[in-house]
Amino acid sequence: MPELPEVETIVRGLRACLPGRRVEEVVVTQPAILRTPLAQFADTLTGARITAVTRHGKHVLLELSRRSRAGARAWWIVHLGMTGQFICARDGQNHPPHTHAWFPLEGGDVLRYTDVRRFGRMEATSEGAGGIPAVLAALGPDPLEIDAADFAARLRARDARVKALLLDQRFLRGMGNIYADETLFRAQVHPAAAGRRLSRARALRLWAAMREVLAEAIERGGSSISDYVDAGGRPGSFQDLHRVYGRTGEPCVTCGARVRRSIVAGRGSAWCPRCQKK
DNA sequence: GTCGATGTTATCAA
DNA sequence: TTTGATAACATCGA
Repeated sequence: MPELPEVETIVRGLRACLPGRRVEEVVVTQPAILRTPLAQFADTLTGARITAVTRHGKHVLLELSRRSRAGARAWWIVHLGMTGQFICARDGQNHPPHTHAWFPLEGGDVLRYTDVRRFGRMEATSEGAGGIPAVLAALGPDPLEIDAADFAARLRARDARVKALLLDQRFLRGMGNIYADETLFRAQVHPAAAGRRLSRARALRLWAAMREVLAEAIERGGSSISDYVDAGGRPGSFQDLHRVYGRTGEPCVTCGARVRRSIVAGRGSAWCPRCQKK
């Protein structure tokens, strides 16, 4: 659920409420969500001021005022997994079920982390040589930043299926199952087509479709299928514009053929058998 | 009650 | 290097 557009929407919401605020307290009731030992995590965050909130792929990056002895900036990195919610709430007392951590802020609000399936993770770390924490170094380029020629060249250098590549965070950071399927449909590319088998023109079309889908989804505040809400607890509306995802068996909006669903690269994939040829 | 599916990634084996 | 299978978890619906 929280793919690039959802995380971007959450980050924009957090930016309206977090920068400049100090973390007064760290409460973690489910330490398994942490990649950093609890004591170290709490030490890093407690009393620190949040100076900036950014997105890196599907990760939320909170820059902290604190610095390590070596002078490196500290970061709080959050990945929401499949069902994670990161909400800036007024009510610091009544937490919904599956709330595993919360962070009272100076001035009264509480930043709250809720995650039904507990696939999400958070950690406290410090910047690497490039200014961004080393844990994020292995991720590929951002789908909204990579240029068309570069994308086409990288795609066509690979034997793997396009769907697998779009979902591979080392190939591109931020795409997930919904936006991969919606991108492939708009570009009229079969999810199981091999990267190398795509013409340059089709690879470029895929790039354009990807940007278009992501931009529209961000504009609509993301897709709310089951759990996703933004930093204010509000759902997005891009699910109303899905053309294949969640429409299995329904007529293709372009040609009327029944939308199919099959497993490609281990992931459920929805596609139109008539519009999306290999 | 059981089974299978659900948006995530990490890990292991071939 | 790449790929596929599996596990982590809770919920929902058949």
